[in-house]
Amino acid sequence: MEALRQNKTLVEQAYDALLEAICTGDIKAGDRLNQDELAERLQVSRQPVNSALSMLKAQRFVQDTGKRGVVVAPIDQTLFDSIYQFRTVVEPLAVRLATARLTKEAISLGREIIARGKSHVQSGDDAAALRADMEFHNLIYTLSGNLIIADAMTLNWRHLQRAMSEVLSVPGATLRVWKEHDQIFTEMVRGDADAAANRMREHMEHAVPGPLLVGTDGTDRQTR
Amino acid sequence: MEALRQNKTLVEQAYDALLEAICTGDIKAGDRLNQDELAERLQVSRQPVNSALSMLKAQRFVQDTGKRGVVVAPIDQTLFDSIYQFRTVVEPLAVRLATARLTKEAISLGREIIARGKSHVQSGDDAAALRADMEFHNLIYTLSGNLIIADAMTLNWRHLQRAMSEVLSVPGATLRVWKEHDQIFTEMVRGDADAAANRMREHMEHAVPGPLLVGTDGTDRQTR
DNA sequence: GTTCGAAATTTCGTATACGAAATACGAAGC
DNA sequence: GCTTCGTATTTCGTATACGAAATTTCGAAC
Repeated sequence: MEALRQNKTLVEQAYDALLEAICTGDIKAGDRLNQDELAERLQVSRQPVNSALSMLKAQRFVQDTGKRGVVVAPIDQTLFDSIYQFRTVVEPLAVRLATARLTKEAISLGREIIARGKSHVQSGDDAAALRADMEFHNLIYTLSGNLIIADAMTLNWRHLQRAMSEVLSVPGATLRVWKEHDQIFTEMVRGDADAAANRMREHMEHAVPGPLLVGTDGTDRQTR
Repeated sequence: MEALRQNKTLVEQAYDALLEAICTGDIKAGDRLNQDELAERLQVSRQPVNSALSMLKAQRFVQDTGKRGVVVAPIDQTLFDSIYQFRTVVEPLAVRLATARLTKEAISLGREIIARGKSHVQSGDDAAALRADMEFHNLIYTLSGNLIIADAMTLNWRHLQRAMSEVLSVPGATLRVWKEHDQIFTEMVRGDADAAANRMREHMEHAVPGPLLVGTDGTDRQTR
């Protein structure tokens, strides 16, 4: 018999709560974050809130205003583009690595997620479809065994989630996306890492979104 | 006219100081970090130290021991491998993006770094050669205009720096490395993004290091 | 009515204080 | 002498306290 230690610290809990509130749009871009108010709301002192804000700042979820306090970072087309450029190469790598490490349990889980995703699209539940989308990609990151990919992409999905909650476009909610997931996974199960990675590359090329916001010009679009 | 605000907070200063100490090997893997002692050493209270440690924990530089306090994370072959796998795809992307955004100033700077790197290798100053290596790659990240790449790679170089300080192998200190840098940069200046990216891919394949530590088996080597 | 400036207030960064949990130490029992 | 249990000490997480800096308020001068 072992372990039991679980109790996350208040700093971690505050971090989780704030990140969740920011990503769901509960707190919106540009909103000022008052430490006293947050502490009150979370029923803790300002100290853990302050620590959590430092971490969120380092991860670009909030930013200094130059004057007093921090605000929730504005939705940034540049950051969004960066993430998609990034995924274009990282997702295929993740698939390649994951293919070699597939387990029976992972195969069942993957198939289950795909089935669930398809049904959410068909029933029109966009939010659930997006969650399943993230779950599918997350499974691949985890299977890849690459810590850097998993860490980086966990944060990136949070940024994407935030952008989507604000802009209300859900690119994951089409049947084609899930057909592509299915094809990728099938190649993985077959053990063909190259084919799976290629399918993922195509999937990423299809997924490149248009500009999020009106008024931003479309410079710096994908090189190829 | 605006700005001027610079004064980093004590949290940021503590973070910087601790990260530097960890990466240079001033504090070694496995060392226990006592908040009182660190606070004393940095001449601040425990509060900023505590915040900084939370951030370092999130970035895998330190970890919980399960009991009291945190220790400097052990050098982890898995993390090291993850970074190299990651770079294999991210560095070529960065080069591709950077090529389209080269400026006159950047070209001068790049040439200067390459000249400096070569001379450091020839004079046998490994530490300076490694710094120049990092500077060269950093220039490319910055030029790429991709925030995610720059952020992720900044942390990754810190991890690499730490591993190298501990293990005393400096793979960046050969003349071949700098010849390759030169070739990559020449293609970039010529404006041939594909060629530059290909050369970078080859550069990364050459750079894959052997196991850091005796006793770790060499599973999961590069797929191709 | 508008503008300027000083006092009052807010709010942050950081130090200090405090309680709880874990380790270290020492005495009692085998 | 070795183990075991209880107490002292350390050390962490978190709350509270305090000073400084920025903002807001409000009244006086134009």
